[in-house]
Amino acid sequence: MNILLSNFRIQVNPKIYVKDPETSALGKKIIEHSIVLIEEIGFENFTFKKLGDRIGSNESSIYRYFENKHKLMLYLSSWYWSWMEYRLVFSTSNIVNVEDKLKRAVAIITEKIVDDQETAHINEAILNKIIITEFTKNLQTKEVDEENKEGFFLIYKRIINRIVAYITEVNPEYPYAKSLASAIVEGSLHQHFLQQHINTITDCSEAISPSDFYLNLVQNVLRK
Amino acid sequence: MNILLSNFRIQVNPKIYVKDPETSALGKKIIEHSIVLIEEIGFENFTFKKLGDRIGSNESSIYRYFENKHKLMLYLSSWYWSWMEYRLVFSTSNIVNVEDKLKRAVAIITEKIVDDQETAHINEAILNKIIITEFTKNLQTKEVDEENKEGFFLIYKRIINRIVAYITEVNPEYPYAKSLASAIVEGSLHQHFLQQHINTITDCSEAISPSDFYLNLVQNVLRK
DNA sequence: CATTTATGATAGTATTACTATTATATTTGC
DNA sequence: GCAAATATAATAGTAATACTATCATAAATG
Repeated sequence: MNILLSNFRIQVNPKIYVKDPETSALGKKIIEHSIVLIEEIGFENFTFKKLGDRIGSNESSIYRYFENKHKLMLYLSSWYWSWMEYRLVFSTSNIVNVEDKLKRAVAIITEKIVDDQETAHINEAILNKIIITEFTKNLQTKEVDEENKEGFFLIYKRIINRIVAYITEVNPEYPYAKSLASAIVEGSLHQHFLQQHINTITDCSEAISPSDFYLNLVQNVLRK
Repeated sequence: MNILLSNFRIQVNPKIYVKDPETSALGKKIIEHSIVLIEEIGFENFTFKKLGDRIGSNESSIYRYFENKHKLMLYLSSWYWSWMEYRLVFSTSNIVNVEDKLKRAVAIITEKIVDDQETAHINEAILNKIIITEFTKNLQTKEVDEENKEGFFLIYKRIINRIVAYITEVNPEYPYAKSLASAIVEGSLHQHFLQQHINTITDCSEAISPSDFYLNLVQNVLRK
C-alpha cells in the first residue's frame, strides 16, 4: 500500500482556499495544528487568532490561506473524504464478489480511524474525531445550496455514489440505495459520537463497533 | 385527539431557561418568533438583538428568559421532542400487534410535520424545519457531556428508548436495537435535509418519503 | 543580487454576546 | 384604588470575534 499511497494526491476544490496550504511550510502548519486545536477546544471556540498564537504566526497570515474558519473546515472535510475515497477504492479493487466488495466498503467507511503515517502533517485519527462532531455542522448551514453548486461537497457525494453502485450490484431491486448509502456514511459518524457521549442510546461500545451494526444492517436490508 | 391534546403539558427541563417562557406573553412571543427567525436566517446568524427588533422588545428582556441562544435552541428542541413523544404515545396506544405498533412509531418519527393548530404560538411545521438543520448541531458541542448530565436530552433519549422497546418486542434476538432506534431518529432528520438540499444522494423526494425508506428498512432488518 | 513573494506587526471597524444600572410600565395583593 | 412588587425597556459599557487595510521585513527565486 505504501508505494501507491505516497503517489496519491488529495483533491480539494481550489475555491475552498485562497492559497493552497500544501504549497508552503506555513500552510501545512495551519492544517496540522488546526486539526489539533479544533479537537481540543471545539470548532465554536476555535479562532484564527488562537491558531496563530499556537503556531507562532500572525492571524493575518492565516487569512491569506483561508477566508474564514468555515472554509478551513470545508478544506479539512474535503481532505478527509478524499483520503477516505482513496482507502475505499484501494480496499475494494480486485474484489470480484460483489457482496464482499460492499462489505469491505462499509467496513472502511464505518470503522474507527488510526493515524496514517504516510501523511506527516495530518493525524487522521484526530481528523476523524473532528469529522465526527463537526462535519454535519459544516454541511448544515444557510449557504449549503450555493456551496453545493460550487462543488464543495463533490468528493463526499462521490463516495456515497460509489457505495450506491456496490449496493445496486448486490441487489438491483432494492429501491433505496442512495438513502441507504447516505444513511450509512452520516449515521456511522453519529454512532461514533453517541458511543463517546450519549452511550445509553447506542449499542456501540468497546465490544461492538459501528461497523458491526452497519454490516449487519446492510446484509439484512439487501437480503432477497 | 383534541381534548386530550389540549390537556397535555410539554415538558422542558427548568435548568434550560432562566424564566419559563410559557408564563408570560413576552415569553410566548420569544418562542413563536425565534422559531420563525431561526428558520429565516439560520441559527448562526440569529441573535437576541435581531429577535428583539423583530418582536419590538429589548435585547435585555430576552436575556431574562434565556442565558444565550444555545439554551433557547435547547428549549425549542426539548419542546419539539416532548411534543413528538406525545404524538408517539398517542398513536401507539391500544395497538396490540407489535409490528403495527413499531410501524406507527417509525411513521410518526420520520414523517413530514404539518402545523398542529392546538398550540397557538408554535408552528410545528417550521419548528420541524429548524430541528432538521439545527438539532444535531445543538447536540454536538464541547458541552455535550455536562448538558447530558444535567438532563437536557432526557426527552430525546426517552423517545429513542421507547422505540427500542418496540423493536425488542418485534424481535428480541436483534442485537442492535438502540443503534437502530437512534439511527432512525437522527437519520430521518438527515434524509429530510438531503431531500431539500443535496438530493443526488437520497431517494427521498415528493414521491418517496423518509418514512417509506425507514419503514422498509426496519421491516427488512428485523425479519427473522 | 535585485525583485518578487510570503509573512509579520499594527491598527482599525462593525458586530456579537453579553452585564449592569436605572427608568418606566404593568400586575397583584390588600 | 393604591402601594408594592414584578416585568419590561432603555441605555451604556466591556471583551471578544471576525474580519480589512496598510506597511515593514524576511525569505525565496530567476
